[in-house]
Amino acid sequence: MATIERKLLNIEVANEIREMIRVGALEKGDKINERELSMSLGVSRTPIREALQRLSIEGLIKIIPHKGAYVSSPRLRDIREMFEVMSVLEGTCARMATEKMSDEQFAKLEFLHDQLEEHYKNRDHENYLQVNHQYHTYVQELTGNKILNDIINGIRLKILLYRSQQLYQPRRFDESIREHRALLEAFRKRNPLEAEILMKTHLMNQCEALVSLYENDENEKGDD
Amino acid sequence: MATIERKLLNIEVANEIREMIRVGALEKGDKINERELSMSLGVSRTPIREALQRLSIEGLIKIIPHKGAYVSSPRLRDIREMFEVMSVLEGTCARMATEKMSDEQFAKLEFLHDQLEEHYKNRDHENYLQVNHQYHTYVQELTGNKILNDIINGIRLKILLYRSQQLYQPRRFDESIREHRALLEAFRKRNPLEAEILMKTHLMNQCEALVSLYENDENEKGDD
DNA sequence: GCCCCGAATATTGTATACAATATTTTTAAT
DNA sequence: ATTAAAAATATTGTATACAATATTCGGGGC
Repeated sequence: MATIERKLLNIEVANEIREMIRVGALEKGDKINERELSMSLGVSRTPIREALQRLSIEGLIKIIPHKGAYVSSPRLRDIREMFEVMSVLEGTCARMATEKMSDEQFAKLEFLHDQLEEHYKNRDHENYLQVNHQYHTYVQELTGNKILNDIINGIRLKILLYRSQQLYQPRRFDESIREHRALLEAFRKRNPLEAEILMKTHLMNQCEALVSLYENDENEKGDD
Repeated sequence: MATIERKLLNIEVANEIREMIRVGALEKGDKINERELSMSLGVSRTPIREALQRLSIEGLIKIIPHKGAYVSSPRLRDIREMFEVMSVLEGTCARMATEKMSDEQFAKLEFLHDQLEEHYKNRDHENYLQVNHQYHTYVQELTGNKILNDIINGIRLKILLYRSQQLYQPRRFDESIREHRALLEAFRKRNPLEAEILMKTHLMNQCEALVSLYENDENEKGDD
């Protein structure tokens, strides 16, 4: 864990727990045992407890007094609610970014979009998602509103943690690139309202796709 | 601190620190000394450190590794950014609430509004603010989106902590009740878009009023 | 008086010990 | 065999001790 910038153990532990949730080593509803984690990470319980306090405010875990910490267990409804908020916030980002977009900034978006198109053409879903993420965060940055960025990034982290890799859905892939094409045109035209509506729709469509995966998951569990 | 439901010390300490920020015992930029706080609250440093971790994720304080915890120091820009996000989110609440509002729910809003009018007539600013708060949180509840509520409540807490009592500004008082009247009519007509726009404007006007207080504060400090 | 350096002190970060609470196991009664 | 109660054990919450880092203080040089 030694790097040029030495991070506090409690921060490292928080990152480690996040990663365990992300890769599925910890699943929804799992209990986090301080003693076991202390032994497996090779640190005392103190930084672990501090990390858990942080993660509980972030919403990734829930601490029940005297009983311990549990990985949060979002219901479908929570996912929908998160996306509902995200669609509004990212729609706002698209509008604000459009209102103040320079030619250089548009060129950067167009460049990112071209990468999306390339990955789409090659059916390279994984890299598409990566550039998609860069695209969205770049639009966020263009707003210049740090509070807005922090809130969106916080919600996005929660959503991603419960589905680290979005399974490949061919139909959603096709829709996504179409939505991005329309969005790029709204940016090109510097039409804020259109950009906002298209971005909102893009997010809500993404929500429906993700929710359908969860519904399939829950059906599969029922069969076990 | 003994109540029917015994809260953990770290939760109590976090509440205590929030209150100290709220009443001005801790001011922007102040350093929080663990040892001193430990002695004044009569608890060990452990729950204090855990409380500080929570408060740092909430954004109320900032922890600098190896140097300690400091009360966050929002600049005017931060306040503006918070209100910008709040206006979008509360505007969304107004729209969503309008889209699904029952007659009973409207009657409750009208009742709260009548109280606002009463306090306005009596120039009772303090109670006006209290009912104003109830009005806004009721609109939030009507959305049925818990995530949205949590985010708004978190931002609101941060805003309120840095100005626990909004100083009486006669002009803003007059504007506020006018904005509320218009908002009530939009709710009555069940016009979601109008409700959204009016709520957004209401919040941005509140932002301008609050910012002007801060600017006056900073000017006064300059004279000292 | 100012600056620099080293020592002393204070504070923060982590480990360990103890106390409080919950859970599991064992024992006793029916 | 089942159930309830008691005992043992495990885990969480807090206090205390120790280690690491930062800050302050004192002394010397210019």
